[in-house]
Amino acid sequence: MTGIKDVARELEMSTATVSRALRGLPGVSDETRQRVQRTAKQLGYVPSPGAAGLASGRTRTVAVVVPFVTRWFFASVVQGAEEVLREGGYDLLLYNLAGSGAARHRVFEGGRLTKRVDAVLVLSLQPTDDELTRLTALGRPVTFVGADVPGWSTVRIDDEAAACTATGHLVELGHRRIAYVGGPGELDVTAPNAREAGYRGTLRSAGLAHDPSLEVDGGFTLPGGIDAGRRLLDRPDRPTAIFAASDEMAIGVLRAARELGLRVPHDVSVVGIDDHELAGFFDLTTVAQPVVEQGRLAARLVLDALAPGAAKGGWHPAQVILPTTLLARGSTGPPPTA
Amino acid sequence: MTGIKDVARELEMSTATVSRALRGLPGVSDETRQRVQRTAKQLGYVPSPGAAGLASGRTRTVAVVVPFVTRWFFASVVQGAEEVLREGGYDLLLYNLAGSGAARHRVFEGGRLTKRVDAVLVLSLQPTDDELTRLTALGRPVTFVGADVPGWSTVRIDDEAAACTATGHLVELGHRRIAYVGGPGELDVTAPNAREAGYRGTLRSAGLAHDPSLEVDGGFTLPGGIDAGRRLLDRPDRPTAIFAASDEMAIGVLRAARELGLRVPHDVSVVGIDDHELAGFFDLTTVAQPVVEQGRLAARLVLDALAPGAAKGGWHPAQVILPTTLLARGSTGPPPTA
DNA sequence: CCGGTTCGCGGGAGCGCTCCCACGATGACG
DNA sequence: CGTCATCGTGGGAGCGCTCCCGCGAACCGG
Repeated sequence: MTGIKDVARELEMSTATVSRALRGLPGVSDETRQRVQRTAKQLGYVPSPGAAGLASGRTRTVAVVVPFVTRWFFASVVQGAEEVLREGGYDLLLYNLAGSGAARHRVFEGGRLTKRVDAVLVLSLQPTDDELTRLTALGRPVTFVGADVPGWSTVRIDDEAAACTATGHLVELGHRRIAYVGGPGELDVTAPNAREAGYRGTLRSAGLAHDPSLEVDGGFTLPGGIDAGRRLLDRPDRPTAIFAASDEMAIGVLRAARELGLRVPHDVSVVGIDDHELAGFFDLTTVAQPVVEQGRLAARLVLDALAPGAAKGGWHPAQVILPTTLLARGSTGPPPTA
Repeated sequence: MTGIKDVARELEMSTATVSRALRGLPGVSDETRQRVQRTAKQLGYVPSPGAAGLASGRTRTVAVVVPFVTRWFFASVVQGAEEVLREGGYDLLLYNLAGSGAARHRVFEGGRLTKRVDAVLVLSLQPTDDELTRLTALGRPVTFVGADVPGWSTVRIDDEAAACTATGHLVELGHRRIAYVGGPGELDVTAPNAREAGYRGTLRSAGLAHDPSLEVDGGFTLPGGIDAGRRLLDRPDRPTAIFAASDEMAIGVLRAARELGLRVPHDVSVVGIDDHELAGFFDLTTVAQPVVEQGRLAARLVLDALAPGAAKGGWHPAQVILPTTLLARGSTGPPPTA
């Protein structure tokens, strides 16, 4: 296995120069640099990230902690992050929390990340105090996606505002009995609370009564949405509109409506959040959020923080809030004129 | 940052013993081992994988190369692999090929993986000769998922057989004009060819005419499936049944059928492959394959190959072919009795 | 009682880089 | 013409581990 030393010997120069030349550092004449690059390629030299990491303290690797890789939303964020990280010469270490319940604990605990990565991306998790302590102890840039963590770098949408947009859309259409499908979901993810708050706030400011029985748990999954939809729609005083806190649940609600022979939007309107890849397919009205872009941005944020000079150059955590847009499709309309 | 040396000094023993004790190697008395473990934890010692890798040549990291993380199938395989790898103490380095077209080339080229990972998992890609050469040059265990690569470890289903099952199901129901929605898809993925072969073979052995105009490209995506469905169903001599080589495309076909006012399965039957998480939702008949399990198995395979003693202990590549099952749901039935 | 194992442990040489410091050569400047 | 930056380069000490080898003590059988 040819190393930097072999290249140096071949060229009769020091390993220091070879290292500098190969990494594009200043202090090397153009001619030398080119000779080094040529010989390195010729000898089939491949740098050893492990050794470089040992010596420099930088691993050129970023950890991405994700609740459920299999969910479209998270997978898309990961895709965006991977894109930017690889572009920037960083590797992406994936930590999936689904499956074993202890996984979440294990990732943050015991400093498993400590000497392994230069930065961490945490997706949609509301970190516990303990986790924040450990992340602080890491002493490395951390960016949260889809969570509001004061004092830390975050990339997200305004979940409450998005919920307001969705609910407001229904209010404007004339609905007065609007149900909410949300729920905590499995891991402690951030969005639910904010979206619920947006829903309630909008009802209040519209002067509509808040009926707790119209708030049901959909577990943020499609089957959960079906269940929730059935419960809400299979009752005499059923709502005329349903706001589901995620498109997956909204699609479930659509399904439930169809099962019960209700026409959408004639009998019941449904709106979601996300603009899931299938939302258009189901003609679902939704509040779209940029997904891949959040991953890209978050990656860019940690890359900036990692850039030479960021530490001294007065780098500080950034809060990026991306805009959302109402996509009014066919699943919403005025309430039935009973 | 406390290292192994600090632990050794604290206990007044050699770093060698500490290392052995911490890694569970033999040659350490139980008492010593316990003392070491206690002190290590107490000092907050965290091992440095980089240093360990440098010294041992093993990085305890596995690369997973995936065409599109955002696709349910691949995300699920990744999930399965992650589970097993983490369990085995390995990290998972994710390489997503979607997005930039050069990504695929870049991963295998230039030995980027060479000193970075102990093993590689390649999902659903049909490797080129060049890629195989490079993977061989790696000198590390490689396992392919969803591809048939003679001489290498593979975990997959029998795609041709699965296609036969699907097509055969339609034949048995009495269909005689059966269309196929497939196509190469974006990256050079394995499954398409085998599934097409299964479709054709079944037609042939059933003595049915092979009509090339009934084979259309669905690009292995949902929109592609809609398109394909429209083209097939919006013609006078439309088929009475459609076999789509993936559930995503099959769902698209269902959509196209509904658009055209055709009832499923009364007017047209549709069958897919995968048992996608939404297949049940759409009441789609499909040939189910274990997805997460393929990821788990592949991970287990490389872990076995990596296990101490595997190299000398006569380890050799394994071909695992997992069974598929026909899930006859509501999207298939006898042909219309025109 | 003695030679040979076995067991537990220590010493220390790397692994392949990075980075600090030093050094000579060159050019600018008063 | 001497002084002092500046530039390109070399030397070499680590980074934090692993692993080979060696050593003494305990043990065991004849």
